[in-house]
Amino acid sequence: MQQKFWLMKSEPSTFSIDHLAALPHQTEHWEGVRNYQARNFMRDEMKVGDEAFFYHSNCDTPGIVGIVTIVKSAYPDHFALKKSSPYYDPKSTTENPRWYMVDVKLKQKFDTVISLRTLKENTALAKMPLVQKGNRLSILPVTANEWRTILKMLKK
DNA sequence: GCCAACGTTGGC
DNA sequence: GCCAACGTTGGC
Repeated sequence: MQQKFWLMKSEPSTFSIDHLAALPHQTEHWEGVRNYQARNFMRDEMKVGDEAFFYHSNCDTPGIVGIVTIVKSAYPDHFALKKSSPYYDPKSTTENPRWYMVDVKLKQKFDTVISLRTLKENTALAKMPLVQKGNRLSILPVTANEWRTILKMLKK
């Protein structure tokens, strides 16, 4: 099975890489994806062993802060069934779950953020939807080339 | 806090 | 099935 690469966004005020790092097994379910395209990526294409950049959005310095490994492939997001959850969706049912989540485990937390600004300056990454205007998808595929390019930016 | 871009909803 | 209205995302 070919390993794939991803980018997963989270608002650090809700769930940051430090939250993940503080957990006993540094493993957590990635709940709350409520966008069909993002869900489809998770449900249909994400496999155990895939790796993803952890991205902080909607914060002072938006950017990539580390790497997680997918340790469990998609299963129903039960937060959608829980009325008290901010992720509750009355249209999702146990028999017919509308939303899915995966489990991620922290692989590496970067010493510094690779900021969105820096990513935008790298012409090799110009095709990434992330750096393009108006992109709002919270789960994005990353090509192997883009993955390598971004990792190289760490060493500078 | 502002607002552009986008996705979803619902009336018709 | 169209599309206006609305809600959300997320950079700045």
